[in-house]
Amino acid sequence: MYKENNLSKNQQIIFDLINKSSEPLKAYTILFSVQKKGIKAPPQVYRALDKLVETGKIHKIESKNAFVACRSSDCEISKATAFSICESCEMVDEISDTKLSKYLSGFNHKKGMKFKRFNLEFFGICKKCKKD
Amino acid sequence: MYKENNLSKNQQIIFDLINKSSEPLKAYTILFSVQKKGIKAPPQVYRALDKLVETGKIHKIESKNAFVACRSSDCEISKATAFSICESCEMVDEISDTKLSKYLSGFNHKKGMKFKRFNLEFFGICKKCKKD
DNA sequence: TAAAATTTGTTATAATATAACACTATGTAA
DNA sequence: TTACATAGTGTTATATTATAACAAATTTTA
Repeated sequence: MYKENNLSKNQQIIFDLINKSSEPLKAYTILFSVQKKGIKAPPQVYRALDKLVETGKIHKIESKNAFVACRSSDCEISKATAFSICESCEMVDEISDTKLSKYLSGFNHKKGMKFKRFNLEFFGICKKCKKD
Repeated sequence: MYKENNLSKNQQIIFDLINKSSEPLKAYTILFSVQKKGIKAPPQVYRALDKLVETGKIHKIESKNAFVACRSSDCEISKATAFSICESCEMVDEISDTKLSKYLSGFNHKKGMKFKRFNLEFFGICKKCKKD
């Protein structure tokens, strides 16, 4: 039943839902949406989410406790993520900017810490909301 | 009783606690610590935390749901925050790097969004933990 | 000193996330 | 192909994080 090298049943259901969504989804929103598909309890959702984050298929927007599908082909397993977040409509956009990514990946702390990963969240008002 | 332009009683108690701490503190850890001082319920803690974040006296580490005192003199009211986080010992260090801060403050999204604020979290293993 | 804004105290509850256990499915390698 | 390890599932209960809503007191402002 499992597809080699691929997603399990619950992972696929939950990934599909997030992937189709135009906005970040929260764990319990996901739970309610997939109950008809047999996923009934929080741990089932959180386990799938954990795995999907781990493999870089989705990202967690930490400031919102919500999840988006990865849109960037070159974000190697979630090691370097950046998002733009509209504080009005809550829209989230993944930023794929090679220069930014390289700049930050090369950034290391003075105190001798070598970074393995970063997450960057920008906040503002998006174009669409500015017009209203 | 309130000091003009300054912190209220609960805000001061909670700020002092966070400021003295060498590690990020969580809301309920704070709550338990200040119960002897008369702060008994979650809303009292969260309200003080909200205000302290708003005024830039503390920052929230989003990936940990925890709070640290601001150590940076030039982080203008939390508009530009960056942290280094050790995944082993959980230590958090605020990064004050003028170049980094300028670089990111000037970064704007291609899709016409002008950013007002950002938060950057770096993850790795700190010097101390590497030795163990 | 009256009105506005902020802070406090309180109870209840909402929202987010994990522990622990029993079981099933899949991959791998003798 | 059997048996072992690894990963995934289902389930109940509970832990953790955060807010709503309301009444009252304090401080600031004009």
